[in-house]
Amino acid sequence: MDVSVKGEYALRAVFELSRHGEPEPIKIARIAERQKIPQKFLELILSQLKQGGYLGSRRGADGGYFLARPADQITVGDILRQIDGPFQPSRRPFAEEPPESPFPEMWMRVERALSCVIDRTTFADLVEQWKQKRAKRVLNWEI
Amino acid sequence: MDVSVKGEYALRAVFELSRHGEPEPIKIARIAERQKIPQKFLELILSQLKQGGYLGSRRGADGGYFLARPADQITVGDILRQIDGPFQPSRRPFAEEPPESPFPEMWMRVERALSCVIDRTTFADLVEQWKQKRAKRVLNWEI
DNA sequence: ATGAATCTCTAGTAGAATAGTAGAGATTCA
DNA sequence: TGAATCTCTACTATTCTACTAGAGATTCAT
Repeated sequence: MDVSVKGEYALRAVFELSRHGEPEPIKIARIAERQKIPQKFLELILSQLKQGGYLGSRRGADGGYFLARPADQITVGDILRQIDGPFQPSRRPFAEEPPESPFPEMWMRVERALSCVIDRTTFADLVEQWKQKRAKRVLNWEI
Repeated sequence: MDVSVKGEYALRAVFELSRHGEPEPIKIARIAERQKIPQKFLELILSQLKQGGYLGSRRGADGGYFLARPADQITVGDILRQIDGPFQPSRRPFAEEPPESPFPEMWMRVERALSCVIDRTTFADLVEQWKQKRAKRVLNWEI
């Protein structure tokens, strides 16, 4: 019942790209620095997110990564599933699940509950929350 | 985002004890056989659940394990947390989480959603569901 | 008191997964 | 052309997972 470090890195990277907003790409090195992610590891992660169709990239000077679609059309669930795979009660198939076992149904309820959060939270939402929090902090700061 | 095989074994074992109901203990060997769990592995699991105060045991002939409290006072969440530890977004502490990061709040929402299922589902509920399913199957079978 | 049945405790272990690192290659653009 | 960047393949140390082994401690019938 946890999320991998790789998954968290991926979320932070996409958040960084979403926060930026502009269509110009951001360099891996910059994302790595701002989110404290080992650069070579981040390269693998971003490449995987590009495979999934969530990011685009350009090489060369002034190259970098950018969102492949608007931040309000990418969810936390999209990214987590692309990196860590789908939620599964257990990887090994249980040989003979008796047909009246109550567990499959319970796992479905768990999956739905999880989905209600991760598949409804977009990166636009996260950026919005981040902006509001920051505004509130600055306000308190100035009083 | 998954549950360990060990966690599933633990749930099945407690379900087996709950289904039995009676206060007489059930032998590890019997649980292992009925739920297809490697016996030596199950020994470790049951011992861990006893440490957590969920099960009791007796040695010797006619020994075995039994629920330490009624099945309606043990939840799926109790067992999963005892075996797999608490839900955590990631085990490694992120060095410097900026105070306006939107992630901690999101993880709390995930945790609450999860809790709504696993901390509200008792083993009495699971046994109830199992009984209903079985009744329905027998009904269809007899028509 | 004995002994068979059972739980209990410590230790080990093969294989997979995690969290990276290394380095050469392919593009892009000034 | 060449410098900056992404891209691709391969490797690796460490930890975790899912077990197994075996001796020891209790319990209870006899």
